[in-house]
Amino acid sequence: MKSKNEKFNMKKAGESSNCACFNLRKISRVVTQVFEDVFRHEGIDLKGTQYSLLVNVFAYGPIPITRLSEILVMDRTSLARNLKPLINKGYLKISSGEDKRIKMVALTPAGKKILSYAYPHWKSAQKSVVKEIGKKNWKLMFENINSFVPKFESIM
Amino acid sequence: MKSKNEKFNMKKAGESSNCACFNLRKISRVVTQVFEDVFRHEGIDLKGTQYSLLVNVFAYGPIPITRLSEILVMDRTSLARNLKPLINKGYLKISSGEDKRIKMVALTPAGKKILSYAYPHWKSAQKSVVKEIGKKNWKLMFENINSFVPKFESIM
DNA sequence: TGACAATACGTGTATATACTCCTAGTTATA
DNA sequence: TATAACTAGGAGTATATACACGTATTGTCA
Repeated sequence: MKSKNEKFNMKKAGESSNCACFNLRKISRVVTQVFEDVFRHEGIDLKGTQYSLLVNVFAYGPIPITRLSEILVMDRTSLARNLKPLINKGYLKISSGEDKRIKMVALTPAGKKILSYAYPHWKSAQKSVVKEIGKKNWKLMFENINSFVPKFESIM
Repeated sequence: MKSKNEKFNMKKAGESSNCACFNLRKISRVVTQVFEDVFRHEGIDLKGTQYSLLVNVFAYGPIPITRLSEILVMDRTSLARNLKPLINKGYLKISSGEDKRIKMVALTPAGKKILSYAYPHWKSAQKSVVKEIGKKNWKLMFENINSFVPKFESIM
């Protein structure tokens, strides 16, 4: 197996600047900032991802953590750790059922309240991002995203 | 200012499932996995984001940390911390210049070597992701991303 | 029913990311 | 030139994310 292993050069660097991983992470950073700036400015005690976590628990909860992690296409242990701050803030609660292994996540009244309060501001941030990207472009991106990621039942 | 603050409901939840922040982070997670699976499988000691960091240091280095963070559209302190593991692995080195405040980042020979070795595997991961999304779709997404994020000089 | 497999979850560790506050060095200006 | 303003960075803290490994509970089947 003659490993060519040619030298890295500017041509390969230019090609690499197209990297899907890097570019998607980059726009994620920027878009996350937009949402968090709005929340911060409005005094809403939520990060960008936390809003969506609450929305999904609203839609699916009470739901086992692992089941929710599948829906969110997120590592189980990542989700569990992401839930922590929301539990501490009193927006979510955990309960056990028959099967003592399972932890069910559910929205608290405070969680529902902050969702009601955050929603119009989320919408405003969403609108501003979609406007910037272009409504048509975002629609296509959204479709691409959700045909790429593993599919589970959707809220819609 | 009569705050309506209407109750959160399933309609608003469905609307929120369109969230640009959440969906972009979601595909970022999945795509990052694809790249890291390939690197892991090939025994390449790099995370998905680390490859792109090295590429950018190759292209721009030696470069001050803050300047690089602007190019990458990344918080200065985030970048500084992301560089740490790459410095520890010996792929990057830091040096000070005239202005003693400035830390210059540069690629080491080991850094260039791992880039040479990783490149074909990066390319393979990239190809598989682009194929899955669709070449045309990715091209459009890439354009959308880079017209959305703040612009700086590009490698290309 | 007892052993083993499968399931659900937690913890330790590591990287990725950003904000706030602090320090040191450099530049501008009174 | 003394001092104020600015610039580059670091450290503390917090969330986001995933992997490897370990524990407890439940299910299965000989």
